Amino acid sequence: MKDSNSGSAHSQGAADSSTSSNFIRNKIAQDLKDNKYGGRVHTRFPPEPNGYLHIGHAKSICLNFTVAEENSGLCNLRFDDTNPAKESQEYVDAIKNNISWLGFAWNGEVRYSSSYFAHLYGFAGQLVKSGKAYVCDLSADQAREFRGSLTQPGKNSPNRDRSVEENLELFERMRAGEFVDGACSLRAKIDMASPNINMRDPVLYRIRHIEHHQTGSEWCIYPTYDYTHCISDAIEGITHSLCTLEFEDHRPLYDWILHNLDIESIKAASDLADFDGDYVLPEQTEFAKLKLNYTIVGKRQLKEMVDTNVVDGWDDPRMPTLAGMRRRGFTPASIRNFCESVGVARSDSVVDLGMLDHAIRDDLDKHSPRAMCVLRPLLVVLTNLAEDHLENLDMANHPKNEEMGRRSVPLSKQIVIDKSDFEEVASPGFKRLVASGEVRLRGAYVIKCDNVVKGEDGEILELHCSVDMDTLGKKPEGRKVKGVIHWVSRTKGIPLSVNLYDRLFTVENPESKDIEDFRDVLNADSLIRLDDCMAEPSIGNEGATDKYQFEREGYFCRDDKESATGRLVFNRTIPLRDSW
RNA sequence: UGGGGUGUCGCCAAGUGGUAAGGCACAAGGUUUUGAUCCUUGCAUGCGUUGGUUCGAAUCCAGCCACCCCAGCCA
Repeated sequence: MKDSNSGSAHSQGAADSSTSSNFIRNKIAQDLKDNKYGGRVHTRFPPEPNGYLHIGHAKSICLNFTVAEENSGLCNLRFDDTNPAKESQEYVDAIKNNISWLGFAWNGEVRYSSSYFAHLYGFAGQLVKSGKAYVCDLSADQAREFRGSLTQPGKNSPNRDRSVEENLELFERMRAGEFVDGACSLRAKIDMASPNINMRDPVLYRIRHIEHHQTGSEWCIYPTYDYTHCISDAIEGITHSLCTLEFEDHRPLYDWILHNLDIESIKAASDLADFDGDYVLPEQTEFAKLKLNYTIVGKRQLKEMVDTNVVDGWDDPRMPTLAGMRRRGFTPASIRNFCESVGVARSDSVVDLGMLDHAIRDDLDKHSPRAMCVLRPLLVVLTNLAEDHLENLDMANHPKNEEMGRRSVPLSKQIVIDKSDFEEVASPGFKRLVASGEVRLRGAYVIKCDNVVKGEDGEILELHCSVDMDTLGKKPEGRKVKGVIHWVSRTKGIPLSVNLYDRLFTVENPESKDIEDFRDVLNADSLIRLDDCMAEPSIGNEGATDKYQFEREGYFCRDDKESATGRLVFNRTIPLRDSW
């Protein structure tokens, strides 16, 4: 995939939900009204390439891209790659792929914080020269002790008052590779007694003799997040730097760094160097992360689930990763609609999984063609049909959208129905097939169960039913048949396997501290594999889509990865709502 | 217990002094050859709590309570 992704900003998968007011939209509207940034709105999505994107990231992606789009603004994709020890190109590629899949187009080329390393180094020199930064020899452990605690102020580093000249020389030597990892660091000189621990002389640069996935071995010192993020935003001409709540305490540092640098030199280094209007520094605004009940979105735990084979990789359909959800059958529109419906606010909240369920059902109901697939087959012999009976029944692909066309479904003497659609003696409220009872075969005839054939152990082997030939497309005479069941021709149907997925955890909050190990609360039935399923032949047609509503069962999606082995495999994205 | 935040229906969430939007869930009806979809109706005399200001407060003020985040040379 090329980095340039400058197609239409409104590409496939665009959401169609209505928008609602939130504090970020309001703030942007106000800033526009005040002409704060000369009419510009420029956001960015800044992932660290140290893992796969998940549903929580989707909220941030949707927010940043849509808020820019709504205001004729721009949104950059910037990899915040300042910690090469944890990052890799694999993640960079996966992230780009996921964002494009969601249907968003970032502004221009993909950005990397690492491509600003030279500027960052130069600005650090500026801070050293103005006495705002110094090289500190304290080890990480010592620095922690000097930092104080939440209730106790910190102590100044013994190196805090080094001369500018000495700091300059030391910093250059750090960059030149003269010191081992951790020997010293560059720190901002702010206030060791600040009640905000982030302001107690935070580290700006640390020594790491390690290869970087973008810059190779060019650098052996790497800037920290706090130092890098604000300057990267400023360089890219970002106006609204949106991030999550835990960075709230970092905002004073974000502002401190930018305000202690020469603004003209920032502008000169930025994409706005030739911009006529006033150059205005970016501002950080925080919003609450997305949390979902019954799911884990912690990167560390997600990685552990992959590494310990609790799931089958980052794209396991049970994973809340975008890669997993895609394979599960989620559509970009459903995820966008979900993010919009969840809203953006500052209060910690846990969204009910039911909202996600609704979003995917809503989209799939409108856009999926219908088909019939029997998950747990029970043979039914239609006794009054000829041995070679073959009738092609015409059925609509969608009950309320005729533009989706029609298809032909073969009916033969032997068909299969789902085991759960037959009960020898009906339980209360049961309205499907029972012994001596009648039921409608969807899109076909009404049949009557005349005989139940059982094996020696009483197991039901097959049903013998007679067809009322006068019921195709019309109601039976003189009686009411309320049940309708799906079916598949046993001779013409396509055998396939199906994966039935359910939530991975049995408790609402698997990330709770009360739970020592998430393995203790795993749902043993999160995956049920069925290997004897049979679907109507149309799903194997040339040009057939990969997503269907298997009538009366749910929404399913062909798993191309598994189907590649030869046997067709479908994943159940989500079952139909069942009010029974 | 220092600092920063947040508290509006079971779950999200609008609302920024004029008398509580919307969505999800749920419940009850209606349509239906998917127990689906769709439609209709219901669902906070109440906005963490206690006081105060005001003709009028979820909105302003004060106190209290609960919960979340921060002591990486992670982001």
